[in-house]
Amino acid sequence: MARILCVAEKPSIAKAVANHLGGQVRADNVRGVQWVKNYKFDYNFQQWGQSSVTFTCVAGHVKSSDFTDRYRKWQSCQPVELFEAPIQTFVADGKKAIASNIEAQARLASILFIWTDCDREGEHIGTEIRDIALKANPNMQVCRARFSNIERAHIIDAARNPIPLDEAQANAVAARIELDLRLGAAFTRMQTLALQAMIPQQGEEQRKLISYGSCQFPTLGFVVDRYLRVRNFVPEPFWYIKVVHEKDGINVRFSWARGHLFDRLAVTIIFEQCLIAKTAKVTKMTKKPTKKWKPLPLTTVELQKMGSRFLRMTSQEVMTTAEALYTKGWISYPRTETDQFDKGMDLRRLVEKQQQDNRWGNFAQGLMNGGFNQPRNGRNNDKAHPPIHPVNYVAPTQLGDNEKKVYEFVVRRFLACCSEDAVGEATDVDIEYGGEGFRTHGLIVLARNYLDVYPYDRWESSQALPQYTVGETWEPKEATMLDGQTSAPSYLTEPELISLMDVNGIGTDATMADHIAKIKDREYVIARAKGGGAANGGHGAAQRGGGRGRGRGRGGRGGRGGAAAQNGGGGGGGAAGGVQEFIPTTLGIALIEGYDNVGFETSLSKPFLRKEVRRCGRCAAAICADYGQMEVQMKAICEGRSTRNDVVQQNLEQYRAVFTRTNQQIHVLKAAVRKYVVGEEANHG
DNA sequence: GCAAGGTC
Repeated sequence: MARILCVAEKPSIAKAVANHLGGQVRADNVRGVQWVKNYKFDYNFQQWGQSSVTFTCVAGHVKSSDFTDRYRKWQSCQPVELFEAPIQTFVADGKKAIASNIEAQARLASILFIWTDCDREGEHIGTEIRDIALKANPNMQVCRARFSNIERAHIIDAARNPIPLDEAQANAVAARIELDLRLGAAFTRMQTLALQAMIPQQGEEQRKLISYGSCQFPTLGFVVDRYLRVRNFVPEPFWYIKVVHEKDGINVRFSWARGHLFDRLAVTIIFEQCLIAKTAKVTKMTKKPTKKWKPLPLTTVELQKMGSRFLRMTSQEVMTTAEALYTKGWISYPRTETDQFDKGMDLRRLVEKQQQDNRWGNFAQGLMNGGFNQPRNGRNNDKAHPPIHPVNYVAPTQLGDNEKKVYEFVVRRFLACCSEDAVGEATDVDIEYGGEGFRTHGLIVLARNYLDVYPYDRWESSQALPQYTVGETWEPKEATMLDGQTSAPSYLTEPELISLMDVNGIGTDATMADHIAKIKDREYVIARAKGGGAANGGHGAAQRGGGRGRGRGRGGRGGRGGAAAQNGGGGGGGAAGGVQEFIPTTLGIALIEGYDNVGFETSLSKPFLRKEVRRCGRCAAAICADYGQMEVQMKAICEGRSTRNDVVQQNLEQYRAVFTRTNQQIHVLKAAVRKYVVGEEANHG
C-alpha cells in the first residue's frame, strides 16, 4: 500500500479535507503543538490505488529569513551593506515542532501531496513544506492539489488530479520576502541611527525605532497627505438661494438645482429675477418605488471597516476578536475576499440556528417562514473561502465584550444578506422660479425588511410632502439668498484609511490592521475619537510623546465619542459614532516631507511602489504608470515574463539610488525632523 | 532594536 503524506496550510483545511476523503479518520496528537493533528485514514486514490494516508498541516509559513550573524547586529556593518549581505533561511521560532512533525511523517511516506491554499503565498509555503520533507526523505514524489473551496465533490476531484508546485509563484513570493527584508532593514537602521538622537525620548523608555517598511510608510503617507490637505485648506465663500412653500400646513423646502455658486454678484442677479417672477411653477412631480439594497456578503476588509466605524474597536481588535471566534467555532474563516455565497451552500440551516436568540431570533424565524432570499453577489471571489458568516449559535453570556460585538455584527450582517431590500417610495418635485430650477425630494419607507436586523444602515422617511400637480403655480412663502463657505475635509478615519490601503494594495486583508497599529506604535500618528477635543488646538500636528495621556493610543478620546451605541438591537450594535481619526505626529510628517524633499520621483511613501494602482492615493491618476510596482513585478514572475533574480536586482538598484542619495543629503531629512520635532513651528495652533 | 507574509 502506498503511503501518502498530505499537508495543508492550516488546521481547518486539514480537518475538512481529511473528513471528506477518509470518512472515519483517526486524529493523532502532535508533540509540541496542540492545534495540529495528524489525521490517519485509508483512501483509494485513482493514481496510486489503495493508500495509507496521513493528513497534517502547518500554520502559515514555516520558515523565516534573516541576515547571517555577521550582519545581524546593528553596529556590525554599514546599513548600505544590507543591500547585498547574505541571507539565511531557517525554520522559524515557534515552528520547530511543526517542522519536526513533517520530517517524521515524511520518513514514513513515499509521496508528498501538498494542500496549501491556491494563492501565491500558499505556493511558497508549499515549497517550504517540500524542502523540509525532502531533506528528511529525498526519495519522495511531490505534488500538490488544486482546489478553490472545500466542497466535497470538488475536494475529491482535486485528490484525483494532482499538479506540480508552481515554482514561478513561489519565486515571486521569494522576491517579495527578500526585498521587504533588505529594504526594511537598511532604511530602518539608516533612519534610526541618523535621526534617533534628535527625537526627544521619554524617560526610561527604550529608544524608539524609526522604522521603514514597504507597507507602513505608504500607510503613514495617507495620513500625512490628508492632514496637509486639512491644514492647507482655505475656505471659500459661496452663495445660494433657498425657496420655501407652504401647502396643506406643510413647509416644503426647495433647494437650488445649481447647488451654490462662488460668485456673489451672479447669485444676486439670479435672485432678483426670482423675486421679479413672483410665482413658481411645478414642472415635474414623480412618485416612484425605490429600494435600499441589502448589504453584500461580508469580506475581511468590510468587517474591519464596519467594525472600526460602529463597534468602538480598532481594526486590529476586530481581527483578533474575529480570529478567536473562528477558532472557537462560532464564525467561519475571517480572512476572505469573497463576497459571493456559493450556490450550493445551505444558508437556511445557518439562519435556523439563529432563531433561538432573543435579539434577532424573531427576525431569523421570519426568514425561515418564507422571508428567506438568496444573498446578492458581489464581484470578488478568492476561490478559497466563503464570505464571513456565523457557523453556530452562541449565547452572549459565553462571550467576552469584544467577541459579543463582533459576533453580533457578523450574525446581523448575515441575516440582512438573507433578507430583502428595504422598499420605499420616492417623490421628486421640480419647480421653475424666475428661470431657475429648484427641487425637493421626499421618501416614505414602506417596508424596512433587512433594516430591522441591521441597525448599521440608516434609511428614514422624510417629512411627508403635500400633493403637487404639474403646471400648478404659486407664490413661495419665502425666497432667500444665503451664504456659506466650503469646509475643510476631516482627518483620515480608520475606515477611510483601510479603504485607501485596500484600493492601493497596501498590505493584505490580514495585515492592514497590523500596519495601522504599527504606525501608531512607532508614534508616527496618533488616533483619537473623531470630533474629540483638539489635542493641540487648531490644526497643529500632534506632539509626539510629551505628556502622558495625549499623543498615545486613545488618550485623546472625548467629545461625541463618549455616547453609548444609540441605535438599539442591543449588544454592541447600533450606528453611533466613536470612529477613530488619525493625525500624524511631528515625526510622521517630518519623515514623509523629508523624503519628498530629497527629491525623488520615487517617494518612499508612494503606494504605487507596492502595487499597480487603480487610482493612486496621492496623484489621483487612474493608472499611475510607475516603474516600481511590486504587484506588477510579482505577476510578471508568475507569468514567466521576468525572474526572481531580475526583479530583486532591479529593485535593489533603484532603491539603492534612493538610499545613497538620502544618505548624502541626510541633512535634508534632519532639517525636516528639526523643523517639526525640535522646533515649534507645527505646534503654534 | 530592522520588514511583511502566513496562521494558532
